[in-house]
Amino acid sequence: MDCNCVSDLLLTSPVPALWTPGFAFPDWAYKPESSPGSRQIQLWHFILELLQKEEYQNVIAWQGDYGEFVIKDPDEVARLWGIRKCKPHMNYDKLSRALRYYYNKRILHKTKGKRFTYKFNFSKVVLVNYPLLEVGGSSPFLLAQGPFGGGGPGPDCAPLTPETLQSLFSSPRLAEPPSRSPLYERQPEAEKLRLDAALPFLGSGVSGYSKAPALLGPYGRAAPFPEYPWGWGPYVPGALPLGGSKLPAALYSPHFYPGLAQLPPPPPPAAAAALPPPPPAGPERAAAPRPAPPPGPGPGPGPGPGPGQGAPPEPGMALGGPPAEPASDSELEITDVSGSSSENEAGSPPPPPVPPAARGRPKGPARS
DNA sequence: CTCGGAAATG
DNA sequence: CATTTCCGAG
Repeated sequence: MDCNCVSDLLLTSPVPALWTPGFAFPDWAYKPESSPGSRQIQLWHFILELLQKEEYQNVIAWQGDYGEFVIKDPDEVARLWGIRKCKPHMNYDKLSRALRYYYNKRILHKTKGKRFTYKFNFSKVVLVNYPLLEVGGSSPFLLAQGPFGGGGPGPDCAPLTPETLQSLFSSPRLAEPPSRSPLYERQPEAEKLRLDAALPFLGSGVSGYSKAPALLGPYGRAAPFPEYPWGWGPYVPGALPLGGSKLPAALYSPHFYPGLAQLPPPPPPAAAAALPPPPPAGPERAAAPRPAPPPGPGPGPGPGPGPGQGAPPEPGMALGGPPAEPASDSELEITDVSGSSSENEAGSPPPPPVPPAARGRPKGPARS
């Protein structure tokens, strides 16, 4: 019976409409195709979710390059994950095993040298437009399939609220539920209308510049990836040419933010015009047995002065990309070039959001 | 700590 | 199929 698993995760915040940028992933990301309303959350989804909330900054946070994140409190993360999956005996060891499985799937990478540091392979991840902001409704495009439906709301064991999922990957149903088939069967070619953008980056250190997210000031945590102008060419060939999911060539993501409204291709007319107020972010964690991370007064990591994104991405980002990676499991890919060496921002160690005073980190043996 | 093989599970 | 669990090796 019951596992009293309180899903303390997302439902903590009301999840206003204004969430973080809409991150979306390719089909393979959430492969619910087979399971209609019950798609268990995947670990990496969960991680992303955590990363998205400041509440968990003490537990996990973006650090380093684009998709790099550090698990500050493996225990807590494991616990949360356990809660989400109703696995009381979960611990970092197990969780990490699952994470390791991602290596082969190429969803994650391990940043060697750094304890608990992994990196998302966004090379495969597709950034989609973000959830329309009702406040401005500036996004003409965007949409996403609307899988929600009716189908089965009960995702996890815990009484998850729709808003929870809605926060991230689920699907911004703002498109409209017109003719939703019982089982959203994704039309092969129809490709819904989701404008996806393939982020070919991944070169990571290559550019070696910028890194800190701070995308949404007021919001706090955004993934450190999309802060660049759309310098990527028209979608990189071989970016995600998996034999299974074929993405339309029209991948471009209008990732404009009010703050970054200075993007080159600014389609949104009233983009900056509408910037909803920041969420209060006060009440969180309703039923957490182990409230570990004090919300903290909010050192204000996010809103920071911004990394002055004046610097455009490396022009020559050679993402040559693996022209083809059919079924080879070879890990060629561009892997983190920097990673190999240590992915260190040598030379650009700006203001790393690495809160030193972490607190309770018993494990901090003399790191050097 | 990190890496994976292997068996088991829903 | 995606973990979960267990575990030996490095």
